[in-house]
Amino acid sequence: MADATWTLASWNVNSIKVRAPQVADWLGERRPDVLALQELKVTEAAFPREAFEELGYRVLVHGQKTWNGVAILSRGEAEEVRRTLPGMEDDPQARFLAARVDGVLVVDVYVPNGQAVGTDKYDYKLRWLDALARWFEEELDPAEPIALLGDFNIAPDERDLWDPEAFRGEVLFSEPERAALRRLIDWGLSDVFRRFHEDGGHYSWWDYRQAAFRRNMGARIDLILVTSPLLERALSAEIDRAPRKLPRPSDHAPVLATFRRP
DNA sequence: ATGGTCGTCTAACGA
Repeated sequence: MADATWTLASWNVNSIKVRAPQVADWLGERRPDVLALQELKVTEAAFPREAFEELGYRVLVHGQKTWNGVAILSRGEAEEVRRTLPGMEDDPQARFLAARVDGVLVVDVYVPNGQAVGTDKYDYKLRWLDALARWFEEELDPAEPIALLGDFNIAPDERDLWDPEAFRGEVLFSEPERAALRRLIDWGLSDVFRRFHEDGGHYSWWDYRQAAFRRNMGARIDLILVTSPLLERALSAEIDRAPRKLPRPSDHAPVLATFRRP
């Protein structure tokens, strides 16, 4: 059936082995055209692809054992574009997957968490973000329909954190990370959620500890960034908190954006 | 109170 709308979604599932039934249920309910997954924590061979293929989704996986891992599920045909960032081909961490779906370049990212400012992991996060921005600047065109989505592990501004003063200068909200995100925005990407919602208090991640979800102590770090050909077609954006309320949830909620069909 | 909770594997470590 030729739907008039086209929906992109992103979800950090924190283990696809644990979360596959929840993801399959959610796909059956919401039927996004594309779902970008992060934190699979499985190899490509161990990815439970049948659960999603039965629902009519094609499956592209860039996985690894134990950590990281990203996948793109799509109702339409997906042509893999690349699975490593230029300049980071030797990086063993599976955090990147780009594919063309329905004429849109879909770039799924699991940006390094960074642990804490000043650590080796933080330096790796900044290097990884620099390589990502450089790829966009040197090889891509903001006049093309491109969606960069996933877990950025960066809160764009004060509205995106439950306690911005506690996080100022810390990982998720330090100035170099925010500058790296602004560099992508300045290249020609827009945060679709902010096209439709201007107020704070909308989060996509809540720590498992301290009853953080119940108290809405969270951060909006899962983003859908799009170039202007897609932004002009945007109809709505949403964070779906329902799966976060289920037993054994991921610590992240899925985020969605709907467009007139490209 | 410098913790708490998950998921990886079954001891710490990453988030």
